[in-house]
Amino acid sequence: MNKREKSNTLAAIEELRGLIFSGELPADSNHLESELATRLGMSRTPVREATLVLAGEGLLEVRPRKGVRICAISAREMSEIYEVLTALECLAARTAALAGHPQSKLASLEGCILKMEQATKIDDRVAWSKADEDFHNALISLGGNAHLQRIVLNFNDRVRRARNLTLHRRPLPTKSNEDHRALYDAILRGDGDTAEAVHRAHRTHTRELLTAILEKHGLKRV
Amino acid sequence: MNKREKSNTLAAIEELRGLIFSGELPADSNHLESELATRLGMSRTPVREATLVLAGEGLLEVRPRKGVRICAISAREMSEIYEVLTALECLAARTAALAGHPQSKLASLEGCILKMEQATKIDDRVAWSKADEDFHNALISLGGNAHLQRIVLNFNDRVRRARNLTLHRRPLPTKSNEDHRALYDAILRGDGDTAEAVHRAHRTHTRELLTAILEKHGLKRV
DNA sequence: AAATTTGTTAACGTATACATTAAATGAATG
DNA sequence: CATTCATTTAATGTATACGTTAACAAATTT
Repeated sequence: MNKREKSNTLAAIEELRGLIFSGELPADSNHLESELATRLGMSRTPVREATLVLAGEGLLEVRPRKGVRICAISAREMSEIYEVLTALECLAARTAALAGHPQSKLASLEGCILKMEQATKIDDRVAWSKADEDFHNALISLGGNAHLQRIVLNFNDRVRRARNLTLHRRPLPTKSNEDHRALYDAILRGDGDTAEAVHRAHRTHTRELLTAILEKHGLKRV
Repeated sequence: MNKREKSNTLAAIEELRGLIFSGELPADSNHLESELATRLGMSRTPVREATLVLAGEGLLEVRPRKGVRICAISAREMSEIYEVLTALECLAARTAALAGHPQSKLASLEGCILKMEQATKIDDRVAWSKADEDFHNALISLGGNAHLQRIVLNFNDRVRRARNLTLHRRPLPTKSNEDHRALYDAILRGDGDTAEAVHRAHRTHTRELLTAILEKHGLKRV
């Protein structure tokens, strides 16, 4: 068993990211480097390095002498980020379709669709959400643009908490499932225009839905 | 005179970025933390922090025990990055047009166009390049999506060296100037579809032009 | 000679000490 | 009372020491 130890810096990055996603470090909360260091059981140095990295990812801000602040998302920002995600995923959808992938290469997509449909039947929203994210990531992979992929992954991280919050307040995602299948069909047919159009409609709808939920529930900063 | 001192970490980030842009730290070159620290006249700590930040920006890679490597751009990557830039700037162009900005708000755009036209007349490519970048940044600003803006700025940084290399090997950018003016007109008219279409054609053309130049001159890693 | 092992070196990762400086507190002044 | 200024405090920014470990070289074995 090649049990390879990670450096504390990498561990701190992962741990802090996890604490942010889970809400244990809540949006807009502030934390001193020394607190975090104690919490993670290491010295300030690797924690400091981790906060720099996470600041670059937009998950927190380093505010000297006020502590590290966990970035909150407003409905406005959610909308902005979804706009970017829409533009990039639609590009990936078109590229994926035009690449002429054989059905075998699209197995991951179809697998996710099946999982989403299963999850919807029993209203398991957490499982649906997981499969949905996997689907979107698989789509981006098929697009084949590594730089695009990186941004999309990062932007998904930024809205992760907000999306989780809306997950149980949104209608059953049956419409989403239909959209995904339509996209899959378009990619399989090699129809780039349709793939892009279908996905744009899907993402735009989701954006409007989720921002409306945030606003309706008064979730100013999530 | 509020001469506010910057931290060494911030200074190191800026200095290293400058050294990378200028080519003093060439693409694919490797540098130990201690070397860089000596070079910048500070200890390893702030240099290390700076390299983490710049790694997040994709300007370099931290490779333990092999030194920090300056990221090189291949024609393929150039193309990928321009694809992303195209998607995002086209979105910004559409949004800017639909926002119905009065002519006064578009003064910065027009100023850049004039500068580009002037520079083209006397074949001052450096001045043209500067005005071109200003134009694109102004466009992104008008789009009003701060998250989108951040990515575009970063991606421009990543291709900066490559773009500078092609600057003197490309044809006179008279076509670009026409494109910019057509985009300006569309935004002024509030014509989102045209703004997006014009800019997509412009960016796509530029992408093909620049990647072709890189390949033609055998510039594998820039 | 090729491959494996061992030893050496030097770069990194981390803790820590300390200098620096922004913020907070309280005193002094108008 | 509000304001300014000095003082204190505590968190950060930086240098540095040192243990750890990957890379390289030398030595040994097959």
